[in-house]
Amino acid sequence: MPSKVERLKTIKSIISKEKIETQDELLGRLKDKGYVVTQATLSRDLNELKVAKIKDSSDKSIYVLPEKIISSTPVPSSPKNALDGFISLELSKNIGVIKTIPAFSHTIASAIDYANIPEVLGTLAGNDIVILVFAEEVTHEQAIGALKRDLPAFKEYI
Amino acid sequence: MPSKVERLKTIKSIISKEKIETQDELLGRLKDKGYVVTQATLSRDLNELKVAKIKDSSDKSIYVLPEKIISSTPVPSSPKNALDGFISLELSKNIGVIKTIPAFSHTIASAIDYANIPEVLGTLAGNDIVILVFAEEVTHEQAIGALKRDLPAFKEYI
DNA sequence: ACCCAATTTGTATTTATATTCAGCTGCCGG
DNA sequence: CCGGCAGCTGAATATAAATACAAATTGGGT
Repeated sequence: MPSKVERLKTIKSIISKEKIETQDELLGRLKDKGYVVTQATLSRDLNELKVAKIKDSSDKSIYVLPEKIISSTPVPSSPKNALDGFISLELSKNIGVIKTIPAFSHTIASAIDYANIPEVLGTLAGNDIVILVFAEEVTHEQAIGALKRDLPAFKEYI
Repeated sequence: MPSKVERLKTIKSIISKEKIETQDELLGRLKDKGYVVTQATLSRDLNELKVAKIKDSSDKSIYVLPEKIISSTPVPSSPKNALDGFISLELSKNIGVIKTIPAFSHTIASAIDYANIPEVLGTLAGNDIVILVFAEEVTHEQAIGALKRDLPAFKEYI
C-alpha cells in the first residue's frame, strides 16, 4: 500500500482547500485524516510536491500548489537582439518615448519589462512607440544610466 | 531620502534577475549595491513585497516576485469584482501605473473609466499594465483618495 | 524465504526566517 | 522649542523548515 503516495495526495487536497501557514499545522490536519508523520517527513513531502509559500493579504504566509505559479525561474539575461527595431529614445519629465520600427514595439517593451529596472515603473507599447514611466525622483541621466545598466544592449543604441 | 523605497526596488530587481535562495544571500547582493541592512530588515522587506519562495527544478528554493504568481483565489468567469487581477499601483508625478495579471488590464481600466473620477483624465491599458493620467494639480495622496472614493473596491488593494 | 539495494522515515540538529523589544529619527501640534 | 507619535531599524531571540545520520521498511531477484 503506497502510503506515501496517498499522503501526498491528501497534502495537495488540504493545501488547496485550506490556508495552511506552517508545517506543524499541516501535520495536525494530516493526523486528523489518519496520517501520522513527523515534520521532517512533511518538509520532504512539500519539497517533492514543489509547494510554494506565498504571502496573501495580509501578513499571512500560506502554502500553495505549483499549479498556481507562472514562469518560475528567472533567466539571467535577455535575448541579445531584444532591441531590434529600436529607433530613438527621448525623455520628457518622467516619461520616456521610444520610437521603433512598426510592430517591434512589443518586443522592446517586454525586454524592458523583463529587465525589471527599478527606475522604470512600467511600459506601454503602441504600434511603433513604447512609453516608459520613470519613478518620480529619477533624472534623465539616471534614467539612461539605468537602461544601459540593466539592458546592456542599449549601449549600442543610445 | 527614501532609502527604504529604493532598497525595495533594488530587491525586486535582484530577485527578478538572479536565483536567490536565502535572505543572507540577498543580503550580500544588496551590500554589493550599497545597501547595508540586517536580515531582520530584509525579512520585513520581503514580507512587504509579498515575495514568495518557490521550489524550482530541482531542489533549490528561490524567491520570486508576486507578479509571477496567479492569485490563489480562482478568478470568477464574469468578474464580480472589477479589480480582479490587480497587482500593484505606483505613482510618478501625474502618472499612475497599475500592474495587473496579463489580460486583466482592460477590465480594470474600464472599471476606472466607468467610475468617472474627475481627478483621472484618462486611462490606457496594455497587456498587464494600466496607465492613468491624473489632472495636473492632483497630489499622490489626492489621487489615491479619489480612487478609493469613487471605486471602493480599491480599498482592499491599496 | 533470503539478501541486497533503494526508498522512506524519525531523531536530533542545523539552518533559515520571523518577531520581540528597544533605540533612533523625523515630523507634527501646541 | 518641546513632547509625543509614527515609521524604520538592529540585536537578540523565538519559531519554522531543512538536513545529516541511522534505523526501518519495501521490493525485487534468486
